[in-house]
Amino acid sequence: MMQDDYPALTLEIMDLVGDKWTLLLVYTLGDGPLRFSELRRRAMPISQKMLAQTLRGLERHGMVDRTVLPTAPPQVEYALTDLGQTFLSAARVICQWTKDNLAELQEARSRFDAQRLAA
Amino acid sequence: MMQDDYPALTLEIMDLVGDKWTLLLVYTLGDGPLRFSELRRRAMPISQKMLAQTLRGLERHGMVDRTVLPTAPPQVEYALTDLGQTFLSAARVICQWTKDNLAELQEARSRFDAQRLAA
DNA sequence: TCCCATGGTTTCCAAAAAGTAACCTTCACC
DNA sequence: GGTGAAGGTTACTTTTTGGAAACCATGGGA
Repeated sequence: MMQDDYPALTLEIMDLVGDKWTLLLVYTLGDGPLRFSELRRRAMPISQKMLAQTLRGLERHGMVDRTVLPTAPPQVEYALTDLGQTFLSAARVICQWTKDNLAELQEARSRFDAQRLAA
Repeated sequence: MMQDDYPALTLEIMDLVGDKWTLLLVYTLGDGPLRFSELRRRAMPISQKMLAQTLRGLERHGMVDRTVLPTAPPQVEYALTDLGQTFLSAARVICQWTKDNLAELQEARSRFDAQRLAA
């Protein structure tokens, strides 16, 4: 594995998940396919606009499938693709790291902020 | 491992690395400690302002150590802390995933964009 | 006929992020 | 006393992002 490739890949990662909602939606869809409105309820307080926009991005990258159900009124179901599933597995590693180190992160922040305030 | 905790953790992750330069700097510092100007050269085209700002953020979260060397003029060395190192290890998993799936991501994008253009 | 739900899009606005360029401080050296 | 390097900070501007609210298309049911 060539370490040299990583810096360039970070740009791709930021394009993929470097916004406010993408990661949250991927995790939410990790529980199974959801319709637009149910997804919105679970990912609150996301706005309708940002939900639509973020889902387009995920669809565009092949991480999410969009299926229109033949109901009336038509319902739309969103589901992780296989690619989306493997991404979720990888993302869980970062999430687990964050969980394991949450206390240390918060302490570091407090220490740093306190020292800034003193100066 | 409770899946339910993940959505909340995504917020913390975005606070940590949800900007344009943090991830790139962490990877660049993965090669070893670097001084401000050398770090800037390697992470180009980052501006002086964003480099300083992003390093403050990393220092604040305890991911990076800042050491002023007793030289004239004083030089400043930045290095990943132990916490930063473990974070890098976790982040590499996402990077490897991106590398492994780069072609598929790009194809998905092309397909999606072509279809939008046709409409 | 009008209303409602679903799943959006559009418009307009405010806030946040990032880029550019100028400026600053300290010390060594000439 | 002027210059230059290192490592920043500040002020100003532009770009990007996100939120609120209004609007829209479809079709079923009262």
